[in-house]
Amino acid sequence: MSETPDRTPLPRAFFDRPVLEVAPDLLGRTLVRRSPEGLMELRLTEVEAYAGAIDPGSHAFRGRTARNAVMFGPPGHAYVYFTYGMWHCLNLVCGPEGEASGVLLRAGEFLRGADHARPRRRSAHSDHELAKGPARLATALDIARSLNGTDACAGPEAPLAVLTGTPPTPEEIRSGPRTGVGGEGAPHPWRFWITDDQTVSPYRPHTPRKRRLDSGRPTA
DNA sequence: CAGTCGATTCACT
DNA sequence: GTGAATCGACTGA
Repeated sequence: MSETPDRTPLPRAFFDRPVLEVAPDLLGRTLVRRSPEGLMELRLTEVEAYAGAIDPGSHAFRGRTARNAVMFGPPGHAYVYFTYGMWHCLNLVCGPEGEASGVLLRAGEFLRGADHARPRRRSAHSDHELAKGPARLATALDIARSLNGTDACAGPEAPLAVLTGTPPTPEEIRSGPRTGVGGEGAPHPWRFWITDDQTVSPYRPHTPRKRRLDSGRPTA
């Protein structure tokens, strides 16, 4: 019954595959975050695939920009973006260089270093909520834009790395529509999670931004 | 160059 | 369940 996680780092070749293959294969892997304050390790429980230029839900859909440039680079690197004026989200670039695919890391279970995360996640009601959601995950692991472009295949001592861990059986993997993704990209069941895991975030459909109230015409 | 809104989260009713 | 927070990338003129 001993479940010793495999601490072998995933090689770049792991990420140099079709994103729909890589995404579910990341479940159960160990994300290592080495920050100045210490070491944190997370068992990945929920991810989403973004399929580059062919995917209307992807930041790369309309081509390369300053923000998404890392996605067009080699696999195995971190794509960190800033959103809603407050949050960061972490992706790992997949597929061959130039394809601009990536996997959004949406949730995980702390295996180590939760003490470092709790002060940054004061609103969490329990440790299961420390990294329950992509922006929460990034906040908990102290991940910001300074890590954009970081090579996650540079070795287990690097700021970011992914270890082999203990993947779930295929029967334990579920898939469904991506959270918060609307338009043409909405129907794709490209969100993957480990069934019955307490750290998986709730599904939420895309919510179009509420327009600021403006009658458009002053009363005559 | 101004308008729009986002791969979200939190507090509050 | 609803709405606010908050800023910068992207869009279209």
